[in-house]
Amino acid sequence: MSEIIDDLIKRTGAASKIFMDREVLQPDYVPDTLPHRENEIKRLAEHLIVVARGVRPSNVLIYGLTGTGKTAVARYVVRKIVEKSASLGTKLKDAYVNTRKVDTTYRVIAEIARQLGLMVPYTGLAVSEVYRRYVNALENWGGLHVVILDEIDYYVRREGDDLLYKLVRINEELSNSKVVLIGITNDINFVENLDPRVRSSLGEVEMVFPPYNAEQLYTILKQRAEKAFVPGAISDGVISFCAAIAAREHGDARRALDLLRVAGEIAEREGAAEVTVEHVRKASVEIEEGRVYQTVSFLPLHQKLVLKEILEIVKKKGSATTGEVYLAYVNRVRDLGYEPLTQRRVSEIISQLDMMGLVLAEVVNRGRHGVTKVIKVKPDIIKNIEEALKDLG
DNA sequence: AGTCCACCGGAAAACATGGCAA
DNA sequence: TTGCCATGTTTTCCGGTGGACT
Repeated sequence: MSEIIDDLIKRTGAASKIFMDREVLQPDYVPDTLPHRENEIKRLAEHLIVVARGVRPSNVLIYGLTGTGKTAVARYVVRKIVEKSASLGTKLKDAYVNTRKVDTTYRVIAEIARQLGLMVPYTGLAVSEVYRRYVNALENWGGLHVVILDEIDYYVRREGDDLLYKLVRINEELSNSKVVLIGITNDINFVENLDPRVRSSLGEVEMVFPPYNAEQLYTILKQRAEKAFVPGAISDGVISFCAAIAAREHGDARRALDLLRVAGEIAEREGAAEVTVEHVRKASVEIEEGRVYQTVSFLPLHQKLVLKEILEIVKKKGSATTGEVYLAYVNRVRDLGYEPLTQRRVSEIISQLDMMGLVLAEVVNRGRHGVTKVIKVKPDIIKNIEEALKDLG
């Protein structure tokens, strides 16, 4: 059964005039070398290598915007050191948690414990119970646990810093084992809201990852493109065009790679022999449209209804306010025979739609006429949203 | 100078759902 | 089964806002 599929993949892959190995451009692909991050790798490795002498390294906090290689570097270095640990004669394990995907206290601690090899139920236990089990498991095992917490700014904003506080001080409870934390954050200001004790402990060692510039992005893309594309299927000019677009958007390497991959896919679909600048332009649009369509179609019913009313009003008047939207929404929902949500909730939904980038909501004070959100929609995505909203009738 | 609008947005709590342990 | 727990959504309550208007 699976042979059939494997074979199919191989044959369509082989038939491609564009791609040699598309995997190389996938977001989760970790390359063997990370260009322009040699210094960071070296520094982190030097810092962590003291585990060879059985010493616990201090915690590390890594800053940098998205797509600057923070996660890749951290995982790379930790993986290498864990691989080496056997020959170093140390007990070493690692855990990686993206606290944006795993976004509650319970799930974070459960995930850390799970990666140590502990079975933890998905729910049903108290957080403190899971924590206790984790501590016990650590003590029984008696090694050093390197825990990478990715995107912790996101987590702390949602859940506060209680868990971090516990983790930072966990070593005081441990006699037999140790824990090292590596925190990764996109937001440089986030430490300021942290409990001072957490801040000083977590930030004992700090590393900053600057964004890539166009030139560096170019080498990164070039390196991947050589593996990913059939020779001659993409020119240096096209690669540097991708790099330039991504550099304009805060030097995000992930975006640059996406762009390159989608451009390749478009070229392939069109049966072209080569990826062109035009394909890259199309890719840029397609990525954006896909994002909008996806987010809208997965929205729950009431979110969709609110969005629909916003669209109606904006099309008529150019902008809308919370009050107008709510009124229209209530009428619509009543017609459909449902119970409307409260205005408080709808206000929140509008804020969420804003955060998702579907609408632009700005809080405006109109003096005598009170405070409200003035809601607009970017004209170029209106059609897109309507398309995704079709099923509402 | 003071009023007052029309909402904002934080906090707490209710409610629903799903799961563990004993 | 019973009781406790996590999680996500929504409601209830309510203090707060800041500039147009009187």
